[in-house]
Amino acid sequence: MNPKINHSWNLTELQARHLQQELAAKVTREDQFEEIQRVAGVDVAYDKHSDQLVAAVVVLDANTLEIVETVTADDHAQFPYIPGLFSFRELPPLIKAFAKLNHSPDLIVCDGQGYAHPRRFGLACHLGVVFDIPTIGCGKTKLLGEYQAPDTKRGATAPLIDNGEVIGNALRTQTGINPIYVSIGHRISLETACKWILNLSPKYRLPETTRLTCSPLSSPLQS
DNA sequence: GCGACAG
DNA sequence: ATCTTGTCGC
Repeated sequence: MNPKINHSWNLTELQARHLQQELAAKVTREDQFEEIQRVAGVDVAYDKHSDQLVAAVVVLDANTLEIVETVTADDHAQFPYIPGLFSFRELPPLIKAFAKLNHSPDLIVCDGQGYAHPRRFGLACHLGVVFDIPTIGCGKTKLLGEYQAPDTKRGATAPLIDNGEVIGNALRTQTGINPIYVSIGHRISLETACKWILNLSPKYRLPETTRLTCSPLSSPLQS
């Protein structure tokens, strides 16, 4: 699975901001997809001492939530972490991981904001536009926007507002737990995005004893 | 100028 | 993101 749009990632901060403004015009904020058979979750881990990144993509069967395929890819960070320019740091390794994938997902859940971004083009939008696939932005903390605390029950939402515009939703995936920030990535409405996050969040649970481990980039513990 | 600031 | 210590709730 490879990008439909291939642009340079070797950009200056200013060029990156301009590219975001250009690509933001390609974002579709309505539901635009057929049946969702496979859903992918993506994440990137860091090694702050070696400046290495490891991207992971896990594809699940949308109905049973069984794991269909898992791929990882490591890469050298070539763009600093700058709030608002997050995708220029994390997308290169993620694209490398997607290139290894044999089962293309019909929807991707991202670990970063989508439309809830200063230029309305967070990582989820960038990934969605580049692959032209439905994506959902999902953040543990917000980049910007104000909101009233939603009811404490699972499923409760409150609009996240910036400059008078609803840019996403604060959504509680568990009763009594802090909300996460859901926003449109590409080709999906905010309402549908929240339904998917709710549908996925309570059902997929790792066994209590499971501990996720990552094969070390260099093997300090084995030397 | 000061504070905020996805991961 | 990663790291670490202290605290609260079931």
